[in-house]
Amino acid sequence: MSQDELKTVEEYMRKNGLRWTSQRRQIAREAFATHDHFSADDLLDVCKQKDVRVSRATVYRTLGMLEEAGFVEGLDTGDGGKKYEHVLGHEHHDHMVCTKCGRIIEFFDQELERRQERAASRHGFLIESHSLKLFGKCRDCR
Amino acid sequence: MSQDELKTVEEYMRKNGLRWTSQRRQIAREAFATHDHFSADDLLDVCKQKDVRVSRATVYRTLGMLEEAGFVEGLDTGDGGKKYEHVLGHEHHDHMVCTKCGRIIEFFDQELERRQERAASRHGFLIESHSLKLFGKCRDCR
DNA sequence: ATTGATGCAAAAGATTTGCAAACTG
DNA sequence: CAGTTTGCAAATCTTTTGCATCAAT
Repeated sequence: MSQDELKTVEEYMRKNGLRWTSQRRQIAREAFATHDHFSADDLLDVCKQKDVRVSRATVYRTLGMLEEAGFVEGLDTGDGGKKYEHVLGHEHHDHMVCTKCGRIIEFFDQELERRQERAASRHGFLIESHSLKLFGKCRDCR
Repeated sequence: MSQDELKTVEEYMRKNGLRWTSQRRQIAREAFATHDHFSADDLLDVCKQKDVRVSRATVYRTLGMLEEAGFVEGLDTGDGGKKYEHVLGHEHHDHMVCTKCGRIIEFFDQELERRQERAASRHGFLIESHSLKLFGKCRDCR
């Protein structure tokens, strides 16, 4: 279950003088419930279906907050949209996005990470985050 | 100069039954003139400053066209915007984006490319394009 | 002449923001 | 209670579109 994760978020909020409101709890709960990639609006829809009433603005605000705190990670889908995925219990990974069916495949390669760090330091650049996406056709669509 | 490049674009247009209009020429000319990354609106501004009259819509349409044809490449800046850079005579490279001053630094690492290919094939994924961006602080802003 | 291209302004899509009202600590 | 948050709707920002007019072939 996501009880522990929710506790962690609550703790974070409280420690930072942020309030643990019912909306924030609901949003965090949903964010951890899906093991999929979701947009702010996707999450809003799920809330509506469950008769949980939160405003669109709050979803955006809270998701932004959770992202900043590192509980979720946002990735631009390249079509002007943004998708989130929760991070707790996940190792860092990159993404392959199928340009036909929209499927998102996660992958990780330690050497990739290392080379990025190395490239950055060559330019005196300090990496805060990175985004590596491979666009193309997944096994089923190629 | 960019005469050859313009010729190449003109040729491409004609071969594809597209018309070589003064607007398209101007836009292509500007796109090749800057060796920087520019947004559609940046390019529009330059045109205005030079008293070259083109509409915003045409800039967007033409840039999209040039991108599809492979003359320019677009990259999402992560803040909802999109920047272009011309491609002719450029080798492929990735980007570091300074989150403070917006500066874009180009870099390339052959090994990075290889590992991406390898990761893709492990998942039966066929790469059509990729996007690797490092977000952080550049030398001057860190 | 045809048919594609342009410009304008309105539309769209995603996200943000101002502000009064509601709620948390 | 004081100070945050919320919800709403209006505002942004960037890009796209419909359509009448204009221009390239």
